[in-house]
Amino acid sequence: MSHTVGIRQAQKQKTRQALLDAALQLLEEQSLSSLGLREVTRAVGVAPTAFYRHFRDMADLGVALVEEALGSLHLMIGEALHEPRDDARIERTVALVAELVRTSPAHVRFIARERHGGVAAVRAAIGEQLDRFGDEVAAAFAREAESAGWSGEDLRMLAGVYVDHMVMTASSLLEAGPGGEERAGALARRQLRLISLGRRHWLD
Amino acid sequence: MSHTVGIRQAQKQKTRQALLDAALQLLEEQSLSSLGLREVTRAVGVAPTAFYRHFRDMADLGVALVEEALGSLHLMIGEALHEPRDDARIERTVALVAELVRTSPAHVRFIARERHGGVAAVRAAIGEQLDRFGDEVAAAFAREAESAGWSGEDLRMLAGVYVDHMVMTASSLLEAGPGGEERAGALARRQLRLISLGRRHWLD
DNA sequence: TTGGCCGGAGAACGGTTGTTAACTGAACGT
DNA sequence: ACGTTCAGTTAACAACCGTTCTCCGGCCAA
Repeated sequence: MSHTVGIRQAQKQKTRQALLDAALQLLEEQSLSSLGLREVTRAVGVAPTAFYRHFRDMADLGVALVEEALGSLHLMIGEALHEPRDDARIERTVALVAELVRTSPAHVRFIARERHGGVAAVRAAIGEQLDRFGDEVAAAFAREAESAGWSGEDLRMLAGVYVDHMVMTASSLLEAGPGGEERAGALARRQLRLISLGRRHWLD
Repeated sequence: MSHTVGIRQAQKQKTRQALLDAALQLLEEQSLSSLGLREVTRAVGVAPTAFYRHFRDMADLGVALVEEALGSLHLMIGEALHEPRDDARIERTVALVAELVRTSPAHVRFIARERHGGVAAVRAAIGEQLDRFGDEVAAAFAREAESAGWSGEDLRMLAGVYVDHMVMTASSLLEAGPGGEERAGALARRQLRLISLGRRHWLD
């Protein structure tokens, strides 16, 4: 493969990652459309012009951040939904989101903030990823016995509700901050129970 | 009252409103934290320093926009929920949101964008308004016969789901653009039906 | 070992930003 | 009628922005 691991490439990836990390940190207190190129390079400790060696502009860096935040999540989500019992699945789903918020809060904040943010390319990238999540969740649901008789459209709707709820839960867990997590988690579990009840009686 | 309607005050309110309008329009393609003071005054046609006669800074203007967008909505929302039959209430709720998006899309976009945006004061103002909506919806639900046996916490949870869903619906109606509104509206109605089903079987 | 490649540095550019101060003139209270 | 208030103007400030061009020096393939 073109997986060259020369000293050259390694150093380049290193500063590229440093740029992404610095941007992510700076984005905790502002939004992407106000983040300056010089601001990021200054935080890393490189010349402003070095930025262009890695990204065309800030929108480009934003899209890369979307991939970094959401790209590696597709495996975990299907796994959590594999749980057969309703309450256990709810528990695992909320736990998954909670751990995500705990381990990488800045990524979560970035997604929540830029999902409807001012940079079109980033909005589109996030929407695309969330759509993929929706499709995968719908596929997971389709494999369950409880989904017998459901139309594809209804299944996709339900999956969308789940995905939207996960994003919302992540955001509220973030806002809750330390101490309020348990309360926010309990609320999210109750909401998921409500949705599960609706699902169970959908075909009545 | 201190409701002075002199020529002086009238002109001041006029340019203040012009600033708000210009800002709202500029915010369709960027977010508040990147909107410049000079940018707004230039669009209105006044000197940059005139801005300070009306707002302390951009965050201040943002909070005023929140009030303008959400302040006059409290009446309408209770009215829509007054509908007794489930499907009729769903219909009215979605219709209310759809009309709101049709008549003032820029306000809706602003709220969706800045709800998790980069300006703390504006985030707080939006959160406060949405909390008020939640309380009012919960109070409306509490008056219904179907809510017998519900705990206050559960009712507030349900109300929160409704409010969050309305915001989400507004946002997706906006993204759908002309032509896709009917599809987005149908999806929103289905989602509300799911929630209503969950509500009906909550105490089973 | 040589010669090209290329990530990064440096300097400079035109333009924009928020904020300050002093000033103007029309609406205002008396 | 007269002095005051005050929304808006003008001018200037230092700081910052994105982008271009030129140059340096270490990696790398031959």
